[in-house]
Amino acid sequence: MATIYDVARAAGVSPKTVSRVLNGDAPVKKHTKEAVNKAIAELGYVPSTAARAMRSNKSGLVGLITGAISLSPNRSENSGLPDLHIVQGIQRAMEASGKTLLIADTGGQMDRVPQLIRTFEEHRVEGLLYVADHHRKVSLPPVSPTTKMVLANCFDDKGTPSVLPNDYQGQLNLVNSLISKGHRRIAYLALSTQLVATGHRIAGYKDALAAAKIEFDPALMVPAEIDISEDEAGVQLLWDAIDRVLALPEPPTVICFGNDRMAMRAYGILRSRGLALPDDLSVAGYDGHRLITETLYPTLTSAELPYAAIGIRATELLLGMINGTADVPTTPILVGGPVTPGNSVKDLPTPITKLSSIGRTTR
Amino acid sequence: MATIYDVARAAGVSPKTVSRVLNGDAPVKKHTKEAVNKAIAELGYVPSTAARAMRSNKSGLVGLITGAISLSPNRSENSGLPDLHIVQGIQRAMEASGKTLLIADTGGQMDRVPQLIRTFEEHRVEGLLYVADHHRKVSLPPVSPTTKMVLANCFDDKGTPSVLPNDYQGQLNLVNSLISKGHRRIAYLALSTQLVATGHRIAGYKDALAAAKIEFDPALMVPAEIDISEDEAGVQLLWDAIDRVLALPEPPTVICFGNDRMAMRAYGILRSRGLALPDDLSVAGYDGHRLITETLYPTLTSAELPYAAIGIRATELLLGMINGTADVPTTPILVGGPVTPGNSVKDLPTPITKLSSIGRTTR
DNA sequence: ACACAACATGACATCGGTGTCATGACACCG
DNA sequence: CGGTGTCATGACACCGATGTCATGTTGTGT
Repeated sequence: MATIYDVARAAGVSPKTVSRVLNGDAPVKKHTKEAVNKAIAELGYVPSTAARAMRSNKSGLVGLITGAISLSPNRSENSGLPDLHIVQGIQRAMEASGKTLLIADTGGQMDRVPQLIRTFEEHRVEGLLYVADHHRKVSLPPVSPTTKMVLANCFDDKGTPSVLPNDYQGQLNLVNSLISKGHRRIAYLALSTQLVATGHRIAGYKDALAAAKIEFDPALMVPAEIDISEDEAGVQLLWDAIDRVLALPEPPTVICFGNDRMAMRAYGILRSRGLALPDDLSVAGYDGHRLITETLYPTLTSAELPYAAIGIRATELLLGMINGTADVPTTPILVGGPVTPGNSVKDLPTPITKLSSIGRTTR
Repeated sequence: MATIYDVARAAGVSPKTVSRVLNGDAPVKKHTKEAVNKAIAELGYVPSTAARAMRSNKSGLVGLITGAISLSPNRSENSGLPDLHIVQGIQRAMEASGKTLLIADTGGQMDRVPQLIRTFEEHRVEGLLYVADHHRKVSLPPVSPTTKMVLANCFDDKGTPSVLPNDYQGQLNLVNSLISKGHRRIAYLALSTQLVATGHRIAGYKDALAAAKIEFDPALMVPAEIDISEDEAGVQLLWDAIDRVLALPEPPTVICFGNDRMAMRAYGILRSRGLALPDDLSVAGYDGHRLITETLYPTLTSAELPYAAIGIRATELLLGMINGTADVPTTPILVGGPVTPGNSVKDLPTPITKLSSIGRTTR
């Protein structure tokens, strides 16, 4: 591989002059510049970031730790939609900065994280991003206190800056949109209460009802005791929960599910019960998992997890911290997302209800 | 950040001795070694890969170019399942090698590839992997001829080493498994004939029939003229195609779809036609897209695209090329995948047929 | 006790860029 | 015409790790 010395020799100038042409940080005579550029082209010279980094003590690298790549497409847990969207947002935001993103995947094993951080430190990354697969609390091994770090989709108790989805607002908007379509008996088959998101979403659900003066009916809200899993037992639980709410004296006109996968599975269950969607019953999901919402028939109404936006926001924050233009936030940054309307929610004739515009959410 | 000189001073030895302790490439007295390790721990010293790379002229980096991260989760085309699995396989295989993977995402814009390659060259990557979103022919910009490169899920006409899914074998195995369940009227709603994979798969379909002495019926094979898209028109085409084969005098007992998404959509269509799956009609997909195959009700039988295996194979090949232990293959390496059995295919009573074991495929 | 090998360690140069300072060539001004 | 400033360029050191070679130290056989 050609070096700056080779170029200098070929162009008949000093290496320093070549450096000046490359970086444009000092005036170079037009004639000289052309000779240098010609030599560069002929030799196919490409400057070495390693040498540059060593001299300047700046790597131009940002590290990203995630499990999104190894887990996303085929994980069987009930976690949200591909956190890969977060990575995607990060990539996009990083691109513009001129820095290079170094991605490390945990492969699902948290115990590999220290090793990955070590590798990043060897590469002298200027900042570190950690992306979790769902809204959760994490506890990361200590990193050099001088290393900037931002958590995306997670938070810790050490006050590390973090960016989170606004689950409260998401469920609130979703329920509002159902109410605006005339629904008043709204069931909610939530995710496990052990998930951080569930608490916020239930609060959003209740507040939306309260704002519309609809009394909260405990029988309509079924939080899953355990995460709904792939296996028969999980399906059975879902089946039972659906049966229970449908058997109520005053059954719901719509069921909100804790995520799109539950809703997707419910499609099959409801149909095998002889119910037509959305004519006999409306359905809504959560996550805005496009593969599901767009491909299901009918398309599924869902609250979108703003994962790309979280990635972008986290990156902007980190880059700001790196060049000192952003001050470190002391509380998590919350990012809201829109409701993705589908055909799974029926427009109910509103009998007497006034045509109030109860916070219907659109893009 | 502490340097090797800081460590040397703290331990009262020369930098070179610290280096020896770090790399274990020469004997160091036990007492000295302990002093050095103590200094390293106290200073939190981490060696700089930049400096190391410069001296040794080896970066320890491998570059990966893909669109998997930006496109996978929400793309609306009919391409296969997440090529992300390939990336995943690459990660896993790379891990063991001690090299660091530098991932660059095209964001779907091929014109960004030269820029990405440039960045990789600046980092002096030792090898380059290119991952395509589906089995296809590509034409990449020229890279330095000394740079090793392997194509995954794609090939070019310059003889660049490549690793591809064995579409012929996949469809053949799938159809064989249907035949072994007693099916003899097997419809095939294929993908666009413009896709490389389609040709191979149709050949596999036909050969499987021929091997079982089932006459090929052109009316049962419907290649999509255009890629089935998300929109209404695409759904309409699928609807029509299904109607056409079901209206045949001798209708199929099973329909193979070109991919799992088509099959997923067909679930809704068939049910709205009043057909029960799999009792009235069996269905099979292609891709082994777990999110779909495992979550649909009933679970979907599908031919698995061996994407992880392709990633692993491509990585092994590249690593072999880098350290000169592997010779460059002149023809594409084909990787086969298993059939993922689901509940969407009914076991037909076999009337007179002999209990031959016609290549039934399992894991 | 002596010669010589094996061992342990250090001095120094080197990798490829770039910051600092010096130097030579002009141009401009009084 | 000499002094001073600007411009264009080069010489040299340095970033951090490591290969090469030299040097000092200890052990071993006779």
